[in-house]
Amino acid sequence: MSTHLDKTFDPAAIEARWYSHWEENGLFRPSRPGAAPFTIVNPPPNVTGSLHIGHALDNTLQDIVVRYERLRGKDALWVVGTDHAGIATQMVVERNLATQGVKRTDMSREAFVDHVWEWKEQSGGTITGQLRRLGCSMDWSREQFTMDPHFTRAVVKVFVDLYNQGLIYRDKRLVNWDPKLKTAISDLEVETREVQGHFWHLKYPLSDGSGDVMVATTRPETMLADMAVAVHPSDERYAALVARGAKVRLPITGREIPIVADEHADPELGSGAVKITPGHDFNDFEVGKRAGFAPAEMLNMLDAEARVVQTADGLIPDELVGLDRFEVRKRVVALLEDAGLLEQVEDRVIQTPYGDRGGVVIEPWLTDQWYVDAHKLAQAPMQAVRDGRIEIVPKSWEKTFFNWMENIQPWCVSRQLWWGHRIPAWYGPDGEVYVAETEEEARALAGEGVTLSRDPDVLDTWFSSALWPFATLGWPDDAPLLKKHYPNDLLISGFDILFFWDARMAMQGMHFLGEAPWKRLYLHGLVRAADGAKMSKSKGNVVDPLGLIDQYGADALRFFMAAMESQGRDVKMDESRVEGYRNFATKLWNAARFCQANGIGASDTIAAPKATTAVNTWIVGEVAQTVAALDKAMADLRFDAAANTVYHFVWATFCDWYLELIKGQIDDETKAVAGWALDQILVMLHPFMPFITEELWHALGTRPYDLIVAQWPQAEAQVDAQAKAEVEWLIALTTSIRGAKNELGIAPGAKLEAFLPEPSELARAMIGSNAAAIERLARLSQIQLSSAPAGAAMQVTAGRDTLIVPLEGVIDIGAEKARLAKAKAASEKERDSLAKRLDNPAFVEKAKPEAVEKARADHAAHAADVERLDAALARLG
RNA sequence: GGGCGCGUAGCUCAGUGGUAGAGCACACCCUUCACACGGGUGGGGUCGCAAGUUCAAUCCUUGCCGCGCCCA
Repeated sequence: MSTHLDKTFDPAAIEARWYSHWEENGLFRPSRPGAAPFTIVNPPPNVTGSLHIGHALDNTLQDIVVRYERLRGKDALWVVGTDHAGIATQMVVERNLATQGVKRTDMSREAFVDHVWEWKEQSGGTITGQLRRLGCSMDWSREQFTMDPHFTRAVVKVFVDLYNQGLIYRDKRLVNWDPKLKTAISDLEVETREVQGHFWHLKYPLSDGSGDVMVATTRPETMLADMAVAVHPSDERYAALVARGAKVRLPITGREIPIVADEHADPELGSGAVKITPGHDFNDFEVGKRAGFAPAEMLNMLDAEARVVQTADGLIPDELVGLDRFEVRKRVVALLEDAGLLEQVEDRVIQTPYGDRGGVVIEPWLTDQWYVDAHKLAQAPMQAVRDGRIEIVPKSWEKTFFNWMENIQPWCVSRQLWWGHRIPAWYGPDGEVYVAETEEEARALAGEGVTLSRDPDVLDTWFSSALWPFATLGWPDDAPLLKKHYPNDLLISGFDILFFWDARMAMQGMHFLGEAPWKRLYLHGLVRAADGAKMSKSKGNVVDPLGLIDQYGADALRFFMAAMESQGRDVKMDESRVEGYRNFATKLWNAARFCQANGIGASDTIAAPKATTAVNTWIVGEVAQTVAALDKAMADLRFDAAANTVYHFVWATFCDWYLELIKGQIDDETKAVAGWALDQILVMLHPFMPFITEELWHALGTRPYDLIVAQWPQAEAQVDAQAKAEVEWLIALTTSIRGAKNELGIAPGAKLEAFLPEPSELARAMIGSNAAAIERLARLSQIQLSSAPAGAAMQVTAGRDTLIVPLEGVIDIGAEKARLAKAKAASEKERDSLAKRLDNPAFVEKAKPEAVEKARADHAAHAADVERLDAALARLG
């Protein structure tokens, strides 16, 4: 039963229909118990997010691979789900509440978390709906969420196990504190920006009044918590001061602090002396520890919102307490200036840390937090990459991966948030910590009668998403799904989350499952705006993928993403290309219409039908070559090569030549072959353009199954060299005649007669059996195998044959002469260049024999062309 | 400062140690019975610059220039 096809392809009309058909019929994961598994997990997008162009790229690539493997008969599982995205989601909900004049802290923790769940219920389906519009064939029946109960169980188990193994610990040290969000964040969540700032040179008086020490700082306000001045041990300018134990009397606070020798001080920088604030600077923290200050003794002068608090020694003047960090900076500078202690102020570009979520300057702050011993966990993944158990594609990312893993720092995983996985740790009244999967177990650990309070903090979101490749499959239970689909086959992610997510999955996967989470890790780049700039809401240059789908169709957008995805390069947005691929879809659509109108329909065989004519035999071979090239590209994860291979075959081979060649002579054999070839096209193109191909698949006939679960073509069909040569001869002849006509100003439609006095065997074969095609395409009414009559004529070539087309009275002989002279000059140039190379003894001796052979053959061919053209010119007089 | 990547036709990008490719754009022609979201033909590149290796370099090596990203 074939369906009527409209003249123009309308993507919107078919997309929704096919998607729900696939989903409702369980075709994203057909039951294939005996089949080899193929597994991908999607990078879970933020549950309350919406689809951006980066998601479109990432998910298109995954869908292409999954659909490909499904067509190849695998038990393909694409795990899908969303991430609770702690900070991001909490921020959104807080912002929503703020519009109603409500603050999070106005309500209980439970009430707030209820609000977040409500928000999740309400907006959590946005992005999953958008992934459906893109055509992604995920297993929605098993949709996951990182806060699902079974996921939480996995998170808790991992935390407890790592704690018991000594790989998670609590520590008091400086963290990156976000004063806006009032939480610690990990070092990865800090981005360094260059901002215009100042370098203040301060005069610190010596306690004994014998002089001053000059120090310089970009953060003068921290002098309120200075605990030392450091100089380099080998700096002779200060050797005497250090030796006699000289001290400094700090301005403003009057605190007396030591001068210590420490390698950290750079003698070349400023005066060589540097102020040390162990409680508010990462370098100073280390210097402070070396100078003998325990973290607990280190002075703190800021609260969670980065306002001044009194230090433990009570020396900060009351007027400064409570001021914001930037306000107190001004006040401190003013006070120092008034006291004549501000020596100099330089302008300087300062590397300043900002929180990637909150967007405010990060404050190094001394707190108790939970840390993962990332260094230990990083060893197994590094080994796996080294010995190839994990293959990183493209390979160039390996270096970055190793560089980060080798220098990995303890990972701060506690967050002072309300939304997330609560840390499974309980404290007794004395501060003793009990880590356990449940409160009952903690109580058991603590013993009778101990009052416990649970740690209020939650875990970093990435701590849970690190478990995605196995917790989604049922871990820690011994689930059959886990057995079959872990390790996953492939992970596709943007390189921007290599450290955040990929590396951490590798660490947790190897630690808890003993095997790498995936065999291959494919990293793609960013989608950039047309001018190459990074897309961002603030710049207003964001391209909405759904808008592109509305305009050009999901298939066109997907094809664009695939065609532009070459390894190791960002994708620059180019709407004209998306449009081009929409046109491509229409081209295929119309080719199918043509077939339908000519009795060409669904093939009833998977193997190529019997072909006897050159044209049919040829197209079978072309299909086989295309499948082979496509398989190779997919094996290499060369999405661009894969897309271009199909594109070229469909448009340039099938539409431009095959369909043109069969027009007017569509017999039963041709119907069978054409129908088969079109079917192969639909299957090969399906991973890239699922909607239009499924539509056409059904429009062309009654099918035993949907295209999404059809069978991938076998590349075993033979390429018949004779047929290929014959058809290529015909193509060459046609092109040659069209070009000559165009240059001589002869109407393209004019039918001419040609003479071929000395036909090659190929020519004989083609002319004998393809007169209709020759007449139709080359527009030659006849080819006489005899000498041409004398007179004006144009001369064209096909392979080794030279045809003479008499044009007495029709053409300008001068123009034909010019055309031939131009061709001759080109051939001469090539001939001479090759002759020169062949005359070089070094080339003949040292070059590869094939290269020499090819040069000889080419030289002979060009020399023959020159002779032929000479003869033609002579004939014209 | 360290690392990575990029610089090929007007634009967006492939590519190869042995005569440079695609899409779009451009020019000319074509309302040929699938398709003007089409068909045909064509113009256009010292493959960033310089040196080296090689019989041969756009491709390998080094340096330089320009652009981008990551890390410190």
